[in-house]
Amino acid sequence: MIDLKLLRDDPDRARASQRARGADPSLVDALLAADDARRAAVSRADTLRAEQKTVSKSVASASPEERPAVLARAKELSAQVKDAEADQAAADAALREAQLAIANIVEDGVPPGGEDDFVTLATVGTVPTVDAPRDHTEIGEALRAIDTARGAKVSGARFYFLTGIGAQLELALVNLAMEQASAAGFVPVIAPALVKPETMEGTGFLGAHASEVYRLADDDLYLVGTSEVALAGYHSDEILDRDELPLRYAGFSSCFRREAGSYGKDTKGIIRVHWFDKVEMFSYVPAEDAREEHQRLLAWEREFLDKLELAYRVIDVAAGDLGSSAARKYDCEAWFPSQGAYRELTSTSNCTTFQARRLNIRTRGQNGNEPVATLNGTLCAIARTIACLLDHHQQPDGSVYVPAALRPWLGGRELLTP
RNA sequence: GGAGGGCUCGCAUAGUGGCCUAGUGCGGCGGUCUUGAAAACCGCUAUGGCUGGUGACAGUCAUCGUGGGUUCGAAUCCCACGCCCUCCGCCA
Repeated sequence: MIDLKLLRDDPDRARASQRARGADPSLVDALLAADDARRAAVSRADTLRAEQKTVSKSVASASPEERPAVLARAKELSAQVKDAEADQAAADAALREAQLAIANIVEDGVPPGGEDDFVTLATVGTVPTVDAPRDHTEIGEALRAIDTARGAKVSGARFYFLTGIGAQLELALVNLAMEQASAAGFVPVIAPALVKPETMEGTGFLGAHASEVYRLADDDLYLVGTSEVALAGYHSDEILDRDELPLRYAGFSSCFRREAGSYGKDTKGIIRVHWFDKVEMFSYVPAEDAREEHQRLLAWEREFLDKLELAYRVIDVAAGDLGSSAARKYDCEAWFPSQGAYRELTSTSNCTTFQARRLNIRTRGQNGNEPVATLNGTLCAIARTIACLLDHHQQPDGSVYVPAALRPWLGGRELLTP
């Protein structure tokens, strides 16, 4: 939800931002008009309510002679108030709709364009040269670490079992991620994977991404696509002490995605699946600190990838490819030898106050209570990371090199062999 | 799944149709007194919208779990839902 004051102060910037995303800039004007209409409706209803209050009070003290007249006037006002309140409710709903239709204002410096127009900010590590590389599915099967055939038998396409060393790899990654997060001051959290509609809507996942989300119709609950949802909802409708900011949480949960629009993409293996586990970083900071926090989240993501000894690049995602809550997004993409390509492993978004407005998360500022900024960043999306580790660290003899940082959780093993 | 009880200002509680412009206690903040502290006493004490003001602020409307309804008037009466607690059943 966008800051209306900001919008009024600089509607041109908001229009430009919409254009950069490839969205309709006239939504800005529609929103301003809806806001004006609402103000008018509210003020009309307020005036009528005040008058009704006065008249109603005088009913009890009216003399028997004047009573019928006062009562008649009160009834008349009562009807008018009802009308005015209906108008107000309609205006409120229209404003909300206009607000939900508009995406966050893009941060200055975000590259223009669409999916292919990202800017590479950094390239890290040496891309491994592998002759006739095998993909992670093949390696995972040989190691008896990944079982996609039985995943399909039991649950369907895009499901998998992690077995043996595969299961151990997941636990090792979770431990490594949580250890790093705790050391950096994050509060470790095991978060629910099922949330109420309000929570899902507040985090902005029922807009453009609605078809990506699993819904349990019988119980009116949603399966989260990321623990960001639960971590953002965690402090909804709260006023946070300025002194306790920044609040940083590292959430572990299963994530569920319908992958509705991705037929044919990454159908093999566990790069794109309906369910995976993930450790996610989530920060609540004062609005003015959001940009700096975003850089910190990116740095923590890079630290983790460095520990895994992966070659990767950092990209600045273009405006047209941003989620509606994000003002800016950086992705870290690691090298997959079997694909000869960088693939997204982590992603961090600065949602500024956009998400906090919807979820009503504030802190006491100089001008009263003001929304905080929320930011999220992947620390480790397990399935895809395992896929990358197997692919990236494969050896000519069919074994897989284990990065030093993971060894303490894998019994000191330096190589995984079939 | 069944049966009960509850949801009021940060916390605890009062409040069965107009005197509620929601009282009281605790906590918190400020002050008086004191060498300092405690105690005592005095004052303040939420959120959102709208209007006015550069501003501290002032005025006004709304908010007693949520949404409807009855009524001139609802914390209070009626209906539905949500959440919490207790007990029973089932269960990792």
